[in-house]
Amino acid sequence: MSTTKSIQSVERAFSILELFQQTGCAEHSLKEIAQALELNKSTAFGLVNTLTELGYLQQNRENQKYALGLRLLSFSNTVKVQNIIIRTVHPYLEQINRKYGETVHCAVRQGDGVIYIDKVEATGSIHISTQIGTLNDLHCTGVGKCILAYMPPEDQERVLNGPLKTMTIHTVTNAEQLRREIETVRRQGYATDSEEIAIGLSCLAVPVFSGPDTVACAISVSGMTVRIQNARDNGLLEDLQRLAREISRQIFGS
Amino acid sequence: MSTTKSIQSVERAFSILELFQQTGCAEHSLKEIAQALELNKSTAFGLVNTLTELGYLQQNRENQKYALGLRLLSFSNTVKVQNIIIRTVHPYLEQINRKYGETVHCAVRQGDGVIYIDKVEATGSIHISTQIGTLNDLHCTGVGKCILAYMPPEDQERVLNGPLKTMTIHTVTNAEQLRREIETVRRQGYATDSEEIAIGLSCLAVPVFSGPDTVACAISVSGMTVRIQNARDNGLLEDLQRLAREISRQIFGS
DNA sequence: AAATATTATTCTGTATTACAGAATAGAAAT
DNA sequence: ATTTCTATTCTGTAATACAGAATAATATTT
Repeated sequence: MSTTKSIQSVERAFSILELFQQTGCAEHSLKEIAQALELNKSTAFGLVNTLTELGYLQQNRENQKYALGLRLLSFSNTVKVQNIIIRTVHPYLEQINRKYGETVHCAVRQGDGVIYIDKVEATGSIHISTQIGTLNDLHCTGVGKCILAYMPPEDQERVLNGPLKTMTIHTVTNAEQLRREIETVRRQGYATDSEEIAIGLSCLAVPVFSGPDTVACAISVSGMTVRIQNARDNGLLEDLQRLAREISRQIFGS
Repeated sequence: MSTTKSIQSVERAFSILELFQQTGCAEHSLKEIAQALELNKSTAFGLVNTLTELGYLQQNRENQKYALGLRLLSFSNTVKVQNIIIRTVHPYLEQINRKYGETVHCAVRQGDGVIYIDKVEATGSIHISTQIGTLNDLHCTGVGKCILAYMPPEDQERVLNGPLKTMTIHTVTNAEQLRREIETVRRQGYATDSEEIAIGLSCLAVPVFSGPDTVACAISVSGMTVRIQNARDNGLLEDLQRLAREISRQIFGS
């Protein structure tokens, strides 16, 4: 929307921080940072130095490399406290997790993707490595389909006609097929992900409405395909739908 | 240390984000932001706009006000995954929490303060509202005293002679008295906080060493004074000290 | 142990950019 | 309908962030 020019040094500062997420590597030398972002070494130094002084990066005395600073932790704390959706939804996620023992997520729309904003992980040994706060695709996740199904038509079309990344052989990458599936989601009031993001992994998701045809967030339960099927046999869908109505009422009072 | 000049717009951008933590208010108008940081409105707009486009702020369509963006959540996730101390210490915190039912913290030094980097909260109803990632004082917390006790002498003196904020009537605000207490901490191998930060609240903390006389982090258990006393009667101190040695060995191999 | 390579950090002039102030648009209140 | 807010956009300029060169500090090789 806003056509105003972004402030270069701020963009660059954050892209340095984001670099640590992308690479998964905990430490980077100044040189690596400069190369990865195609910055002049001294330019990179200025940014890195500023971030270090602010506590958002820290330098390892041993090898001089930089790592993410612990002060970044403060933000997630504040975000969680201040975000009414996270505050309200969390106990419900725990409730579902207690009953079915699977991983439960809450996600919201961010641009043309979803961000998982909260989770309660399965007690079992199998890990689903979702990253809270990172952007995920709409077309191959249960929560994504819930959100996509109620997006404004023009946004929806842009996503449908945009690139639909193939994650597994079950990923729906055809616009027409996805359009039909989204209609089904609207009709049924829930979305599924049947091994579309990873083989063996399925998920069941419901939208939480803030008003007619407007989705505030989506809640999903994911786990091994057979276990999700079991959970559905034991009333998971009904529980999720009841929950979604309850949350809706609690936050948006309708 | 570094005398290099920080990049102004990066500093300002972060001070905008930090504003939301200080005030505790979830939403701020552009005007409020500009006033709070004494920035020209259009300067503030440029920064706010950049942060919004990056997803670190979000604008409420209704009232045009700004709030922290959910993308900030992604950092704490990465920090936790990448930080070896948090990864290693967390299960031990849970272990202590299970045994004694009190709130357990892990903190590290940051400049002349401490940052709580992880916690497991008491199961009971009483909340100790520690903010993960935020800077706290050294002189009035158990973890702080553990860290202060093993700081390089010049740093220690700077803190001792600096302002020592009064939190309760029990807070040690006299440099000489604090110096003596710190000696005791070194001799005994643990630190206490007896209602020095809040009336009714006590804490027991131990340092985790990364080498001789070098503290990597500190671990504390806090709760209502009588309950902490009970826990000590049941072996809390010994458990903490064993834990600290164990963690030390596991991370720093000695 | 000396020499070389590599990397972080400082210095400096300048082109660029972020800034402040004024102007505009848009909403809310009167 | 008028006024009073506040958020945005526009624009010239002063200030800043930038790039490149120089230096310091470390590691590596000979």
